[in-house]
Amino acid sequence: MPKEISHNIQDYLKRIYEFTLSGGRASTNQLAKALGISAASVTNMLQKLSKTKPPYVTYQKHKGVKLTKFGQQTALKIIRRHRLIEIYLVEKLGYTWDEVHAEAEILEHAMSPLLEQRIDAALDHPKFDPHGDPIPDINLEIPEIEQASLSSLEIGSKGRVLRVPNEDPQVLRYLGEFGIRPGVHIKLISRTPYDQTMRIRIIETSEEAVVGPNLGKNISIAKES
Amino acid sequence: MPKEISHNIQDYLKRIYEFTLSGGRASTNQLAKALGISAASVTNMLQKLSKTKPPYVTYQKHKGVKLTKFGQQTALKIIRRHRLIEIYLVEKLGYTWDEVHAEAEILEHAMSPLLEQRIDAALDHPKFDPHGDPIPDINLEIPEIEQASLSSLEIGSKGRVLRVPNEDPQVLRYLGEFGIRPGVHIKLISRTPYDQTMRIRIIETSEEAVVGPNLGKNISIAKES
DNA sequence: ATCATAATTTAGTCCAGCCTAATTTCTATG
DNA sequence: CATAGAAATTAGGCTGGACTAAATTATGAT
Repeated sequence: MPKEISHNIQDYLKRIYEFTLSGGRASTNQLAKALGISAASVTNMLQKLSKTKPPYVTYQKHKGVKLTKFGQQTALKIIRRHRLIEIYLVEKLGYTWDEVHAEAEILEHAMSPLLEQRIDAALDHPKFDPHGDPIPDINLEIPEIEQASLSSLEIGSKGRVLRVPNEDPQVLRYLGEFGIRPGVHIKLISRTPYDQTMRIRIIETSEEAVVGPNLGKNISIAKES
Repeated sequence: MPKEISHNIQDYLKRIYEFTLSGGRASTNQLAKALGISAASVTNMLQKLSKTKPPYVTYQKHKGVKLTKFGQQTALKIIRRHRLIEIYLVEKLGYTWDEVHAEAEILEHAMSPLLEQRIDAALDHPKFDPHGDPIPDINLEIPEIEQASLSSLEIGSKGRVLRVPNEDPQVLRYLGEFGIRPGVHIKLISRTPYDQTMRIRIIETSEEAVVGPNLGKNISIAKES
């Protein structure tokens, strides 16, 4: 009985999806912060989302929510659109890497199935967005990749950057300056013993960059020989 | 004090603009029909729109509304976006002429100034949309053209189609079949004396088409030698 | 285990925009 | 110029989705 899935609900589902990607549940506070609204409003909505037929989430008092299969499919539809838009803006309209997220956040809610299909075709059915995030295909299947964090790399070994944190323009610009972006190949040169700061070389440009342990944990890579 | 101009209000303003293009006022009923909502709701909103600071419309009981200068500028911004999107979809994403209107209706509300600018540039700052409607430029100035209706053409004389009614897909497809679209050149061959049905030749294709007086009145042309 | 603090939920409001029903005003025709 | 019917308005309500304040439950440090 989900009549017309509202713009708002789409945002909730997308956030919940992101927060539960690595298992676990999404908490009320987490969502409130991410959506910029009060925790009370979130509680309210979560209860509503757990009572639709079929329900979007399973809700347990004081324990947050998880997406149902149905909720997950719904979230993936939106995420697919989001990521297609991001790629499109970069490839076809000259956006820079750090400009696309906010724009896609809005456009994703205004995209018809036809437009989605046309954009997907115009991009030749891409599998990853400019952040390196996978794009669910038309059947909402997600291409899988063996991921590791930059922090887990051993000294002297190499990897290809898969994704970087994509929410904070500050961080994006910082990484951009050093050329650390999805697709580039890197090599870990050293790690300081005390605070775990890493020095890495970007292979394509031969430049070097310094990455702290927190940021390093949030940069995903595929290990390479 | 117009905080964030809502999606809904944008639609009202756009309709009012369209209905008052040739002078006069937009009536409550007219708007209700166009927006698919009740007349009471429209009255309500019109009163609201006339009380903002600055007001979007001037409202007189039982006499409908007119846009203020401010309301007009606001409407033109949206219309600019709408028409840019239409062109873009046709030129860059392979949409057909009759598919774009509904799509643009939604996307126009999700377009950032940056995206507007990028699309405008990608299209090389077009002056007319696929329907032949003029596109306000970045300063909201509208390119002017001497328009006449197809019905006003004299027998044997020629014109270039400027615009056709753009709301009804049925009509669009009908016209499309005969190749009657903005940009094509036509010549009026004959007009039946009794019911004013016109027979016209499309110069580009040498095809002939028949147009009734009602439709003829709603097809704009630029007269040509 | 206790208790302060953090997280969550409940209760009660508010606002935008829509609705229907009832009423009022306008207008065109006899 | 009276009046029926059309158009518009008023009154009262509803729903979605937000809010604040107050109450409750969880949690982590002593």
